[in-house]
Amino acid sequence: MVKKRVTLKDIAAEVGVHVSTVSRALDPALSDTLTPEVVTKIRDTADSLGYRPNRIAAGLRTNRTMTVGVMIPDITNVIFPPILRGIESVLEPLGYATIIVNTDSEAERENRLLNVLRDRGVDGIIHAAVLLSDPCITHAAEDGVPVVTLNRMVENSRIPYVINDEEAGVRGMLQHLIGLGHRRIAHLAGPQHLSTGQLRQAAFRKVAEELALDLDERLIVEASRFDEAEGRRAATDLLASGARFTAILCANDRLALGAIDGLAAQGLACPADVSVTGFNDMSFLELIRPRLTTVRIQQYDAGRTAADVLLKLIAAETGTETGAEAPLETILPVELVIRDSTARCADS
Amino acid sequence: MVKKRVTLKDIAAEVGVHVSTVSRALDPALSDTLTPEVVTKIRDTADSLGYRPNRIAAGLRTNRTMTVGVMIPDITNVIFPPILRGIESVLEPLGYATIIVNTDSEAERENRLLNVLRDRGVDGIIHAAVLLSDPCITHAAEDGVPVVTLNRMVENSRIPYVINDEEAGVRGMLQHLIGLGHRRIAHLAGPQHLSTGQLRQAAFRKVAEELALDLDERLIVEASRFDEAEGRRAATDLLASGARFTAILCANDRLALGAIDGLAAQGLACPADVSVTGFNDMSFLELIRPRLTTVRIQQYDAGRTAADVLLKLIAAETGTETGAEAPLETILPVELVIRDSTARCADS
DNA sequence: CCGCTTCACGCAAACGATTGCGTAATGAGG
DNA sequence: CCTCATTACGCAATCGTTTGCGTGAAGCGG
Repeated sequence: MVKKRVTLKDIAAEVGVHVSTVSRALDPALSDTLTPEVVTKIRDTADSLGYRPNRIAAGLRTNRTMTVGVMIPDITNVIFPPILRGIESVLEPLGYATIIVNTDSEAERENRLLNVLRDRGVDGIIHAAVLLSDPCITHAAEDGVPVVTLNRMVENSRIPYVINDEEAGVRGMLQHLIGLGHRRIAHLAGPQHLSTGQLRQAAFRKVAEELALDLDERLIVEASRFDEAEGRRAATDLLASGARFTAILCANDRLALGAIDGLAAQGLACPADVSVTGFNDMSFLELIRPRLTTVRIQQYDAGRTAADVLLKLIAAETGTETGAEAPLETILPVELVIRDSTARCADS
Repeated sequence: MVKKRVTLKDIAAEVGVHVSTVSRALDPALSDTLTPEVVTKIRDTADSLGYRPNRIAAGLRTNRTMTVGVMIPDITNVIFPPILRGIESVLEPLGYATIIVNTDSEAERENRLLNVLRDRGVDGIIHAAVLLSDPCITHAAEDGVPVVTLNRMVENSRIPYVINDEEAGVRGMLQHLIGLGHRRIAHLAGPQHLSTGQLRQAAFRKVAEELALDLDERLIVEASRFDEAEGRRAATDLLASGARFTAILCANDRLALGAIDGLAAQGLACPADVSVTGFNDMSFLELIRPRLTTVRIQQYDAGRTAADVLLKLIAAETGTETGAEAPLETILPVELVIRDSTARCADS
């Protein structure tokens, strides 16, 4: 039933040469040490027999599997699929396969899945975490496995990271709101144990001061999750605090959608009464009314870039000195997307 | 720099036994052929040294890699991530890793990626295609690679498939609409080269006849893609045809959203003037107004089921006769989700 | 005390590809 | 005609595990 795979030995027997000769003939880098006739003869019979190299066997010998691991919190989170396609767009044409694992942001799972990847001898790992603390990936890096992190950095390590320019996004958004006459701007922050939640709040505080906004502590509320329910809850709390505001800069799109809902429940319309902004520009956002003004994160490009960096690390690891060193830090630009959820401040 | 991995040989040297003994001690199925003391001694030093089995080497010997391939058209299509989590929920606890590839529904890519999977010796493949015709996966199946298809079946083959009960979904939806007094119901069909597009249209025709609806050919229009723009276009065409209708059953959610938009552009409100229904119940749907009445496909369960079937195939392949034969056909139930886009027929 | 079985472990050959090294054969130069 | 370099390929070890088979020792019954 199970057809046996064609191996180098089969080709060698067919052509009448040694398997090592076949191996060399099939390797473009080595085939020029052989007689051209032999090479063509071998190659012809190779694909007439339908030969496919066994990467398992090659991997055992060479310690390279042409497989990389990608660790993400949860593939059903809409921000990750574009990242994965970006990674794939770089790696797949080079013959790499990617093993994707979902950590659910649980340390125990992360450890287990890291082993799943290492046991399979992946050539490198792209780690798109959201938690601020997860030490186990550093172990892998210390053991010599090429690692790149995405969306966050590991402090005090030499692990290259690719992040988005969150601060530029916050700045652009605040400038946009100020341009519309808003002065009292609230921040609906994300969970502070997540890197984006923390980074964006820090950026908000910094830029708000820079731009000389009235920074009232009551205007900063934290959500405990990045979802609509928490957005609604936080917006309601914000109103209950009694602090005046005419706009809310939310740490992500889902919080913003929930906030708009919460405001509506209290009789406040967006954008007529309050302007609300999101972050990420997730898919399907343009179908939801009011169409959200947000900061577009280039997820696809982030994936591409992370893959590029990883390739450089792998090249360095294998001694293939290409000259191009892997950059420790890559900060990707973000883009302001102005839609319908922001309007001129009614109070001004 | 690169820390050498601990191998069986290292453990053997440490304990003072042969590597084969170590191999057996570490295999729960074989460890009872050894002296208990030796087994514990070996296991203790194994994890004191931090031993991790090299699956590459084991795979070369055993032809099992504990890795499965998953082929999908496009991970950024929101229906696939839940499927993948479903697959993972079954396979990951058993120690399997999954290599996910995106075919973009291109035959050439599919062929290439199939080789990527086979070269890495995957133990099985789950193939979640949408195209009606893609022969290359059958080659793999014929070569003895366990294959399960999801969302579609390959005719005239022994390849097990897992599909959703599209017909029950269409029937439930039509009965719902009829219950609301609708009689002239249009069908906005999906692309007919895609399995769901074709299956749902066939079901619509069959059930409409069953339920004695006025089946006007002008009431069936086909979209060339599953997106909002085509939904809008098709709805506009439907109106232009002059055929009367009070409801539209759409072949998927995105078409329905586009259709509602197209109707609105012509001054027709949903559900006041026309009821519109979707299919799939994709994520974020409940955030879009009007909240769409739709048929929920259990994507997660579909993934789980496909993985279960694949495991049975793999068990059969390896001679591990567990008694449970892999079913050729699995039809999963669907669920009617009634929201706000359907209302009592105004004409009745 | 001998011969048998049983037990517990070692030996070595796979698995398929890669690669350093060895070595025939060829050619050229003196 | 001999020497030596070069070319073109073969030999065999290697990667880490698995596994059929062999074997020494222990145990046991007669």
